[in-house]
Amino acid sequence: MNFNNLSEIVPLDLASEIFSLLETQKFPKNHLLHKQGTVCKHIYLVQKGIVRTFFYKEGKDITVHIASEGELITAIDSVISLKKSRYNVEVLEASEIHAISYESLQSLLVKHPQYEKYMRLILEQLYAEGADRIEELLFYTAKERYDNLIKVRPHLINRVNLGHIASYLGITQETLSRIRKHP
Amino acid sequence: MNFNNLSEIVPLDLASEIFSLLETQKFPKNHLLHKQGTVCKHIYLVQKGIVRTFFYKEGKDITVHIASEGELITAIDSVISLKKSRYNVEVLEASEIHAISYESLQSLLVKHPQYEKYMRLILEQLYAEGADRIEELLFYTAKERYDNLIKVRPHLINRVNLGHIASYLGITQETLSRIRKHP
DNA sequence: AATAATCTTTGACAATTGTCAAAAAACAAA
DNA sequence: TTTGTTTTTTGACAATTGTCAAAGATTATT
Repeated sequence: MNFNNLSEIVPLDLASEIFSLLETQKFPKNHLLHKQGTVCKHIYLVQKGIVRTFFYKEGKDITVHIASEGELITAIDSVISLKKSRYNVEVLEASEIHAISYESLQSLLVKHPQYEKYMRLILEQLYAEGADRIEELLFYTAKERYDNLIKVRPHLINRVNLGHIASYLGITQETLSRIRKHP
Repeated sequence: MNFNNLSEIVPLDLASEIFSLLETQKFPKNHLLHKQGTVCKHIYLVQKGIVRTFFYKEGKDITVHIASEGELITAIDSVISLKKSRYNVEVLEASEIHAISYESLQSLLVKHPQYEKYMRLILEQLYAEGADRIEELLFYTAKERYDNLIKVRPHLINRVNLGHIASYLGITQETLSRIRKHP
């Protein structure tokens, strides 16, 4: 789901309310927007650049999610539940990021319940997208998943390290290197 | 997420409104609640029994989702988008199923916008659960995923065919048979 | 109980992917 | 440019998982 044009997704008055809640900031490459072990209070919208969530499994750096222009990203294991997060949220290239605190978003919805509907619609979309990724991971080979990534999000290929893309696809860097050698 | 006690999740008046929309019916083993290639108009809540969604990939029957008592299931690739579904929704044992048409749920929300909030909260939960499954599929071995299934949903083990559980975990039936032989 | 149908396990082997180590290539900083 | 750092590729080998076929075990039907 792409939020580049928020005002095409929600009514204008809601879009401008949301914009007033955004804190926009530039961050250098490798900056951590959120650190594991803490509760994540923000949702990030990428204006320019690329951001990923990752965590460590047995010492290995594993990418869970990648967001580029117009996409949302956060420590999803924390922001709703308020539990401590296992994830880090890292800026991969010099980026401009809109942050919105989840709390202020909730206050907005309390103040204007007529906006709840749009939040629900957005969540329905995101849920369906998540279901798609589950299906892809379960039932497609590493090569099929890589080919699909090239098709659906080609801009990521040359901007994100191979190692990050590999773990995002659920394979090792070496395997991905070999996959793309034999097209 | 478990909807056994709907009235603990949403206010009583909403719970009773929802109950009035439910069409409850018993179905025999192997009954198809929904057939692939058609648009899915209902969400199903399992009162008693087990239901799965599956599709065919290269002739093979692949289980995408399994729901037992208190859980929701539907053809998620269709019910929101209204596209034709790739999934079948099948009753695995004689079951009692509540069906709610997605349209009537939407009408309910139009009539009582104060309920939107609860729909959003439910979707947030479901979304976070989906993110968990993605992480599990990406970064855990077949054995870890099976051990986790035993821990989290032990009641499925002896009620669902090994082949269905295997494809739900993303592995073949033979591999799962071997995994559980060596604990 | 006997028979048929379905489900699960096993064996032999193939294909895919992972691991570790090192070389090559690309990128960044002085 | 030169040097140092990071990223990507490659090779050799190991581990995991898949495929196909057949045998057992279980469940359902007559």
